[in-house]
Amino acid sequence: MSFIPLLPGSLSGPPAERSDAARNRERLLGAARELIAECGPDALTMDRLAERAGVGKGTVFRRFGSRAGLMMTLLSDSEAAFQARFMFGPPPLGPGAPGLERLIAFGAERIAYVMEHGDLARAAEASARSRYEVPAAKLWQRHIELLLREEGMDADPLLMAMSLTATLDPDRILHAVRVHGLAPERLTDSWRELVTRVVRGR
Amino acid sequence: MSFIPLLPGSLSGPPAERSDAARNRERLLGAARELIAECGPDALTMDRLAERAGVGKGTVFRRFGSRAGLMMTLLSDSEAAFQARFMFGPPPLGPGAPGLERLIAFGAERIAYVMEHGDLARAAEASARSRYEVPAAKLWQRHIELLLREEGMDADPLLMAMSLTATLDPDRILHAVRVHGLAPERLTDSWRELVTRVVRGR
DNA sequence: GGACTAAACGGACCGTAGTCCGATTATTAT
DNA sequence: ATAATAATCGGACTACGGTCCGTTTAGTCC
Repeated sequence: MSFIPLLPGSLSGPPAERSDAARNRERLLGAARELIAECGPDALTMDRLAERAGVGKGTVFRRFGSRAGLMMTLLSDSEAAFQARFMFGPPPLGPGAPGLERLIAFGAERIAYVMEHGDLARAAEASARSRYEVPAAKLWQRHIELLLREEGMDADPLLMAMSLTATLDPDRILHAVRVHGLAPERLTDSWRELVTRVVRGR
Repeated sequence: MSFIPLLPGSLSGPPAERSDAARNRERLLGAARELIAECGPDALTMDRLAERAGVGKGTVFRRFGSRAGLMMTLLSDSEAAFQARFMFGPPPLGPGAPGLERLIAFGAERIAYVMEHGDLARAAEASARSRYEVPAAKLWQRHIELLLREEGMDADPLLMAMSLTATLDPDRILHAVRVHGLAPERLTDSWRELVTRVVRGR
């Protein structure tokens, strides 16, 4: 008996992962989480990961493309949760509150997110490509831009959003907190001041 | 006849480079400039450089410490010139103009600088260390902080300066111009808006 | 000039990210 | 069940940044 697709093939998405491929992906993700739990993300090398998962190195790269890709995969759950909260969640982060309130909340949540997943996020940003052109990054910036427009921003909302996004860069935030020893609350306060001034205009 | 120092030793600085070391440093810098002129900074590898300069690889690293260090050395002239201009040059970049004017000029000049030396600057920023902890970077940020204070900034000038500095990151600027195709003038305009709003306060 | 010392030299060596391709194996059609 | 096919697998290989250490050499003192 043969399988008759209910939808045209192209709508079913990619032709379904082979079972061994799926098994290896799970093994790899598990091994990666183990290694990170043991020694932190910086100590995770692709060779060690392959060995721990009992898999060839080529397999690791076919699955995730690059080290940054692997890190993004590991982050994708918490990342998706964050996205859901600022797009559909309760105010002030989600819709329902005024734009400025949402901007302030967005920065605060982002800073908290970096405090929790910062090392992983940094490792996921290896190349310049994977820093700005990743869907998640484009989404944040677009979100900020939208909130700025909602607040009547007249001056180039796209570039203003870009500047505000730069402030929330994980690398910079982690450096400020870990090297300079600044308290995260201070960053949050400064973010509030910054967006308030930018939105209020001249 | 022996040399009698006019000043205590420690004031004469490091004990003078040996002649072969100086010769090799010049050779290496020349070769580096050649290679960069031919294929751009990204194609400069430390092995190729050593070979081109007719020198061992170890010598390259002893001279410059790292690839980023080499790039910084190559930038140091134009970097020093830039520093001199915003610290001692004519207004509005240099002292004499109001703080806001100087801030606006600073951003404009920095963007122009990145347009000219951006690839090199990016290559000089390889590690997180050499991104924020390098003397030049700390100087800019301190400069911006000072100008903010001069304009009566009440809200955490240090962190505001950090945010503004993030906007001028070479990586981000190059990405905006080269990938997104934004005109540098547009970045400059947006910078003016940004600092104006930040300084004017609420 | 010759001996001494500290600095500089050079290239073999290491760890890591990423590539490649012949061997292997899951899946499907017969 | 068997054969055909296409995806997957694995690990040797490359390129690169960076380190190490035995060897060479410039500068100094007699």
